[in-house]
Amino acid sequence: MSEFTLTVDGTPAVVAAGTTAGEALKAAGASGVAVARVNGELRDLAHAVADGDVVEAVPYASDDGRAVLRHSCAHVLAQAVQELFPGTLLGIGPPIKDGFYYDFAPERPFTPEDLKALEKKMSDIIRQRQRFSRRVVSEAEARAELAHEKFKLELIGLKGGAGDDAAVEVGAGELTIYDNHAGDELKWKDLCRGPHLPTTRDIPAFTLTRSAAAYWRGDEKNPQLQRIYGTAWESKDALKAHLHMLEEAEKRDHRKLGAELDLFSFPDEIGSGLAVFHPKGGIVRRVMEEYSFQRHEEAGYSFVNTPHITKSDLFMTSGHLQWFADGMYPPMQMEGADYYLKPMNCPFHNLIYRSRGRSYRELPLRLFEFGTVYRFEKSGVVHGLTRVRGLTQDVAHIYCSREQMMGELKSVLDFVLGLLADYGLSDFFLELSTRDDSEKFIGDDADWVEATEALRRTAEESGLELVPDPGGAAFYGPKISVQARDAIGRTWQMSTIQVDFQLPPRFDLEYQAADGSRQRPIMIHRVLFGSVERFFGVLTEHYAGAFPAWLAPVQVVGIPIAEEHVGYLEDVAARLRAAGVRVEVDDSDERMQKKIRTAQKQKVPFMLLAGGEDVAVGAVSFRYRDGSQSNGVPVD
RNA sequence: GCCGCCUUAGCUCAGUCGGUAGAGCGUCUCACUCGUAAUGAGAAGGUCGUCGGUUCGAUUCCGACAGGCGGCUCCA
Repeated sequence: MSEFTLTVDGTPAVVAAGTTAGEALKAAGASGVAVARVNGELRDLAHAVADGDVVEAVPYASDDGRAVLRHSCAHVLAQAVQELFPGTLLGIGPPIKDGFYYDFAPERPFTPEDLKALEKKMSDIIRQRQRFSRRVVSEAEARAELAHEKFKLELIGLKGGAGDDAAVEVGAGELTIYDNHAGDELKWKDLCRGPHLPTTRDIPAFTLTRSAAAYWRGDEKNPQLQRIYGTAWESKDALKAHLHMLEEAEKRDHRKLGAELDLFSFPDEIGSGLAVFHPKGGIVRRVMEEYSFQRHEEAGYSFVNTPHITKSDLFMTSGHLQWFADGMYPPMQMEGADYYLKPMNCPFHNLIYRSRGRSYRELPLRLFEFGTVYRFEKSGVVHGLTRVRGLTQDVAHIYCSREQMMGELKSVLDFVLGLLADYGLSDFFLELSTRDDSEKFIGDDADWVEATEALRRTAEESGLELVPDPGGAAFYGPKISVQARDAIGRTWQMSTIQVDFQLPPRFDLEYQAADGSRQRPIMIHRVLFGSVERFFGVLTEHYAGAFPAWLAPVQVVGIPIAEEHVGYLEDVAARLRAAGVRVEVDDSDERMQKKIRTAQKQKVPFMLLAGGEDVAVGAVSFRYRDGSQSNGVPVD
């Protein structure tokens, strides 16, 4: 056959036999193409098409296009490393969100100077316009060619499909090696399933970002390799925009803002991961909690309080001691008993439920507490307020009948989404964490299926995007987690909702049904912020330290007012003055601005109240270390 | 916990090839009333993370510990 009939970007086309996907797309007028999708599979542009193929252009500026670009850039990095540091063994080098990495086993860890030198070498390789060419090999050939690369050999053994990042090297299909040619000269090769850009010159913009250690294939029992991270983009502008976003994120870092705005600190004397909130941070925190309390009260929750320590029996019953002893502070012995700091609140609430006989008339019973727990997080994982050793969960446990479960799940999800939106986070997606076949999960399959399906239905009915998370469930049940995007598009895990069929029987929880029979309640676990501390950090980053007026410290309050509220405001002003806050009432914009400047300069707690349609603006000088400054707080 | 890096004035950092230290910003004082954060002059402020070792002598070398940063692993 001398001609093939294709569908190219949705349009029928006839091409000569032997035409490549790239040529077909070019003939169809496509530009900015990184790679082709042929019959649904990503292929090199050099892939020869066959009769009847459906060929689509995948532009650089797409998720798939960037992934291929980054993967190709990872190859260039690996080649540069092996040229600059001969003998360095290769691990894997996949694209990741916003970039790529490549793992190596070098003689010594990489230094920042090494990264500079590697960037230069990579630029050389890119300028050489080396072709990426795909070559199918047998397993024996691959083993012979890569005999010195022990990690690659291990990957070849995974042929048939590696489940992790290693899938970029060996897929489920045939084994392939990508050769890099400059002219006729073979420069480098790597075991890889591809696809790749046509040549190294097709990498428009890249940079290396950092190096760090990583366990081979992500298992801490394996040796550590040295990983180099980098990023690559479809244009210099896109790279610049990305680097700008990273700078923006750095400016918003709650650890930095927390110190600069005098919100909280982590005194060495107390220990890693244990925060103290200062007066200004205390105000924000109190307002956060008060608003949550108010909304919970309106939504029919009962407030409870439970102690911070308990005898070991409680966590034996719950199972936490078996699963999480490593993560708990060691026990204190008193009068022959072992007392533990609580790492979880659930078992305490179960005891409240069990404190007397329960009737179906009481269900659903919704218990809520800001419960402070302590977890011995490993020293390398504590991170600002987002991963701490002492944290306050805003945790609710809902005890209900099977019939009530769906209704409760729906209302709980609506409740948390609405409340998070009130705090300013309103761009969500959901994650459904389910069990896999590992040993860490307890309970009957049937219970898990029922719980998982209930959560899945709830999530689907919300209409939000739902991302699966196999194996991510808690040991006692599956969960939905609410992921919220912040002001610069980063996602944070906020609320979680779990359905639990396991703890009620462990604690022998019951209620008497209408027909007089004894029934097990279903337990729904829910945290809203995750922890108050973490949410505090997230909001600090979301607002870049410029909290909205209703959450802000008195030093930065601002209140929109109308004419008829003047009397009320004079009362407020009087109380603020009594509290030592300087307050001036003024309705002239020019003078207001001047006073704000003065307040900033003097760092005086300051508040201006304006009449009419005007807005009161508080002022404090937020100065960043790089010299930039945010002037007071914008108030709607 | 693992790998690497780091810990010097309130902040950001320089420095001492071992003889107890500097800058900028900030703070305070005085002058100016002017500057759309950043006017001039002056001053205060550090037992160089902690403990131990080597040394005549350590902030500088070595070790341990604590704390921090970037990752990995983990995250009920």
